[in-house]
Amino acid sequence: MVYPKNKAYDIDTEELARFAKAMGHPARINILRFLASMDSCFFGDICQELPIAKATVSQHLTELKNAGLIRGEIEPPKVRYCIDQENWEKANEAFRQFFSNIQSKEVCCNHEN
Amino acid sequence: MVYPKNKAYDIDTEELARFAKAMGHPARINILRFLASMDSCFFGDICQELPIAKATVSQHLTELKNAGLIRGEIEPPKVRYCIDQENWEKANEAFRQFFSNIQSKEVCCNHEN
DNA sequence: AGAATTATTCGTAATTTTGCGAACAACAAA
DNA sequence: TTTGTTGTTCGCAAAATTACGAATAATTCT
Repeated sequence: MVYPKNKAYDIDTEELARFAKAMGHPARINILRFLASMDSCFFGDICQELPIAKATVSQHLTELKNAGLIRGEIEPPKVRYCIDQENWEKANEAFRQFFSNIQSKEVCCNHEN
Repeated sequence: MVYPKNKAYDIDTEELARFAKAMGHPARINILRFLASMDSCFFGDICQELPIAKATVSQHLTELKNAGLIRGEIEPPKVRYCIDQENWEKANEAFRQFFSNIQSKEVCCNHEN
C-alpha cells in the first residue's frame, strides 16, 4: 500500500477501500460467490472452480482472509473455508451506505467561478 | 490484468471486479464520495480534498473514468468531473446483488465425505 | 504577444500484484 | 515406516500500481 509519507485517510474510507480491493479480482469474486452459496467447503472444491493454479488460489484465499471476508480452519488433511459472516455484513453495510450517499445536491465551485 | 493464458471469467464477474478494483484505494473512495455529495466540480476542487500530488490525482481520475464510475468534460481552462449516474447505478446494483446472494444453504463437500 | 491558470502527460522509481511449478509440511492410510 | 493426499510456502518473473516533479498543452487574461 504505497501511501504518501506522513499522510492518511479516514478509517472507514480505508476499510471500504480494503473490502473493495479484496473484491477487485474476478477470481476472488468467484471464490466469494462460491462460498456465499453454501455453508462451507474445502480448498480443493474452490480450486476446482477456478481456472488458475492451486498456488495462486491459495494466495487469493490469503488476501480474502486478510481483508476479513473469509475464514479458514484446518480439518486434517483438508482446510475448510467459509464466509466470515460478521465482516461480510460489515462490508455489505459499508457498500450500501457508500452508494446511498448520492443525491445530486449542488454544483461545487467554491472559489468564485 | 495478468490473467492466465486462454482462460477467462464470466462477464458480470469481471464487471463487478472492475468496479471493486476501481474502488480499491482510499483516494478513489474519497473522490467518489466527494463527487457523490454534489452535482459536479472541477479537478482543482478534488485535488484540494486529497493529500497527494495533482499528477497522482489525475491518474486516479483516469482509473475511475476507465471503470466508468465518473465522467469528465473540458470547460476551459478547467475540467469538470461528475459521477456517471448510469454506471453508478449499475455498480450499486451489482454490489447489492452480490451481497444478497448469501444464504447459508448447505455444506459443499461434493466428493464422498 | 506575453504571462498566468489549469490539468494532463512524461519519465522515473519503488512496491505490489498475479501467476506458476517445485518443494515442503502435516496428517492419514496402507 | 512408507506412501498418498492436501494445501501452503518458496523462488522466481512479468506486469500493474502508486507516487512525484517536471514538462507540456490548452485556454484565458493583460
